[in-house]
Parts: sequence; C-alpha cells; structure tokens
Amino acid sequence: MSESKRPDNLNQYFQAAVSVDNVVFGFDNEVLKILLIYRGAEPYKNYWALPGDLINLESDLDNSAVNVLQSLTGLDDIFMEQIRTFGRVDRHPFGRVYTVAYYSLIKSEDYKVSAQSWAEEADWFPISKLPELPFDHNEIVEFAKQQLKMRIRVQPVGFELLPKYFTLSELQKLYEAILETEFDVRNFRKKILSTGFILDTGLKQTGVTHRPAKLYKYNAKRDYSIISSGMNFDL
Amino acid sequence: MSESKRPDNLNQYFQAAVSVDNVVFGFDNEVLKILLIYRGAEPYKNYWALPGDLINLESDLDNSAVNVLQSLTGLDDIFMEQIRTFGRVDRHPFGRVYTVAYYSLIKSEDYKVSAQSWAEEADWFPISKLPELPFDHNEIVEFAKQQLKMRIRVQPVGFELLPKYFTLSELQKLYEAILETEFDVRNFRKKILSTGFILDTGLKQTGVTHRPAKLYKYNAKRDYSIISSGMNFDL
DNA sequence: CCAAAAGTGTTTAAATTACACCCATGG
DNA sequence: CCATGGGTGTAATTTAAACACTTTTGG
Repeated sequence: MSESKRPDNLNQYFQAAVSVDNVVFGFDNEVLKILLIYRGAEPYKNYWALPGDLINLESDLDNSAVNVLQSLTGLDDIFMEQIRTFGRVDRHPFGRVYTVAYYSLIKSEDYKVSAQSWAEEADWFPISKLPELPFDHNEIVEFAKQQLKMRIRVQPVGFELLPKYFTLSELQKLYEAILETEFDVRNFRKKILSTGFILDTGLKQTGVTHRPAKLYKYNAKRDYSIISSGMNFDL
Repeated sequence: MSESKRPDNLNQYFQAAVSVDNVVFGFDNEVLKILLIYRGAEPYKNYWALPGDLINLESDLDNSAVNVLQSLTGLDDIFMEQIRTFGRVDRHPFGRVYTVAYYSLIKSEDYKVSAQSWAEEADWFPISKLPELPFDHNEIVEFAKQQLKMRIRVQPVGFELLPKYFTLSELQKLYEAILETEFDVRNFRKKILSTGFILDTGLKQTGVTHRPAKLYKYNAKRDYSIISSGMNFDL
C-alpha cells in the first residue's frame, strides 16, 4: 500500500512545511549553556536563534533533526530527543511552518562547534543570559528546560554533559544548574552513589591546588530500563 | 514581519501535510478504553484507527487537534495534550504526512460519541484488546499509555475519567488500570487523601447491595502548580 | 602554614510498607 | 442471616533531611 496515488481533493493539505529546532545543552563546570547560531538568512537574518531549519521530504523526522544540527553547527551524530511540536499559525513569516523541537546534551569540550551553511556564527550562551530569540524560540527553550528537569529526576541524564571522568562536585554542580537548587554535599553523594549510576575509577585529579578529588565514571552496565511502579505525587 | 514573501527556493519545502491523531482515554469502572473510528475513507478504508485527520493551514495546531476530534466523533471541547510527533517517511501512503499525536481523558458516561464525517463508526475498545491499527497507530497508543503513566504519577490526572462524584474504590481501580499494578486498599486511601486531591462530599452511594461507599469529588481549589524540586531517581 | 576544595557519619523526622478484621446495606 | 464490598490503625522499615569538622594537596 505504500505507493497509492493521492486523491486530488487532498492536495490542498500538502502545502505545509516542517522544520526542526534543536536545543543543545552544554555545561562548562559552572553554568548550563545552550547553543545558538547567528542567522545569515531570512527570515530573522542577523538574529541569534536556535539551530533549526526547514526539512526536506526524504528523511525520517528524527534523522532530519540530526542532519539539521550537523549542517548548521558541524555537530555530528548527536543523540536528540523530541520535545514537542509548535504550530501556531503565524509563527513563521514565510508560510505555514510547524516546527518539531528536539533537545540534546553534549560535553561541550568533546566537540568543536563551527558555523556552517547559512549559519554565520555558532556559540554557547548561558541559559540565564539568552538574548531575545526570534520565532517562538524562547518558548521552545523554556519548554526544553522543563523537560530536562523532569527527565533528570527519573533517569541518569547528565553524564552526557560531563567529561568521561568527573568528580562528584562537578556532577553536583551540574545537577544544581539543571534543577536550579542547591544540595547538601553529603546527602548528594550518598544518594548518587546509592543509585549505582556511577563508578569509582580509582583515579584522582592531578595538578589542583587543593585536595585532589576522586574521579568517577558513568556506569553504563547498570540496567536503567525498569520504570518504577507505584504512585508518587510530588507536587 | 508577518507578511513577508517567501523566496522561491523555499517552495520545495512546502509540500508536506500534517495530521493529528488523538488517543482518547475513557474508563468504565473496570478497564481503560480508547476511542477508535471505523474509517470510511482511503487510505486504510474499513479499518479501525485512531480518530485523526489531515489538518488545514488555517488553525493553530492545538485547535486543529480539538477540531479533528470534534468532526469525527462529535466530542466537543475536549482538552487535549500533545504527546509527540511521528514522522517516518513512509508512514502514510499518500505522501509525506507528519502526524502530531495528542491524548485526552474523558468521562465516557458524560459524552455521547457519534461517528461523523468520513468516520463510519466510533466506539470504545479496551486497551488490552485493541485490533491491529493502521499507520503507526499502535506505536502511538503505546507511547500515549507511557505518557499517561508518567503524568499520573506526578499530577492529579484521572479524575477526568470518573464521574463528578466517585468512590475511593473507583479511583483506586482507575489508578490500577492505568499503572497496571495493584495497591493495598488502606495505603492507597491514606496516600490519596493526604494529597488533598479529593474532598469528601458527605454523600453516599445508594441502591448498592453492600455497605454504601462515601462519595468524593475532585478538589479543584487546591494549587497544583508547584512542581517539586529536589531529585529523585525512581528506577 | 595557608588557602582551597574534598571527604566523611550520625541523629531525627517523615514516608512507605505490610498486614486483618469489623461494618453497613440489600436481598 | 448471608453475601458483598466498604472502611479502618499500627508497628516496622526505609528513606530523606539536617548538620560541622578533618583531610589532602599546591603554593
């Protein structure tokens, strides 16, 4: 059935465009950042915006997201998770464009971002100091932050934002940055260690001007697939 | 900026269609059900499927979802929440159609569903006995179930599925149906009452052949907006 | 020896679990 | 008086929260 011809009366519906917008989170040991590009094409030329673009008809949606990010920022093969689709009628000045928002987490230090295609620049912005963004991009970022907060509370997210080996204080800073709270050092360590998310590598920091911290790594072997049953209402 | 002309080279992107598919959950005191329609139009004519349709270019996405449901099932003014967008290249035989999935919860007894437009029938199916659905609808339903499970664990969802006044056992059966678990009666009552989600109406069941249960109602006055901070990893 | 961040334990309170019997009604 | 589902309390365990001082390194 994959080759049937479309009845003519349906043609009117095939006039929309779909774009993808990516919220790429990075972390630099202090603050959460997101990646923006400086648009070198209309609309909103010469504005900083989320790396996003119209997508062609030939790729699966999830692949398009990866491709768009690649083509604008050089970031290759990044795992991206869909957030939701934004479809206000007037959100794009060139016509009816639905945009599917994605987010991803990367260790900023592991990747070199480089503006490409019609992106004139690409750079990290602290999440607390974002410029006014065009389209509904500010709304998208807000939504992505919410989503990330939810996610991190129930899954071992976040290690993607740290170097392969990291200290517990780095991890704690990351959690605090994402959740916008502060944790007690001892309780944080107790809790995070009890989950089995991370493993002691036996290594230590070197060259620091204070007591060197132990280095941990993400425990990829643990099985994270079991979603807890039971109910809990944390309002 | 809302009237700029689109450069010709972008026209190629404006050839996609977007559809909406709704997963409408209902509950009949025993099992969770979802609403399907019997398709009277191609493609997949004469299949049971999610109530969904291509959407026009003139409405905001969220409104389109409501409208589509209305026009196929007569269900009016139902609050729907977006799940995610499905965009495999070959998911629709008539061309490139991205579908945005929504879900909603309704008290089946409060509404009369009636097939309309090209829907020839509309009926409730227990979620455990769904037929094979066309397109990627089975995948969408699966995703919606997951989403609902997540949601109910952190928000006072579910009252939408019960009559205005309900008993605690009805509520418990609902939670058990959604979460696919069983709860201890006493612990369930303790927990649910302690949340302040529900209020004792002072009323009782009548005409039942056993001790009549107290009737409760949803506490709309409580403030459900504060999302808990802190971390919790319930894997 | 000073500065800077790492590391560590205990007590208290709160939440969760497990568990069994009596109650009110209609037939 | 029987069947049916409604309703209730407590003890034990687990989890979360609060809180302050010592350790290791480089300069």
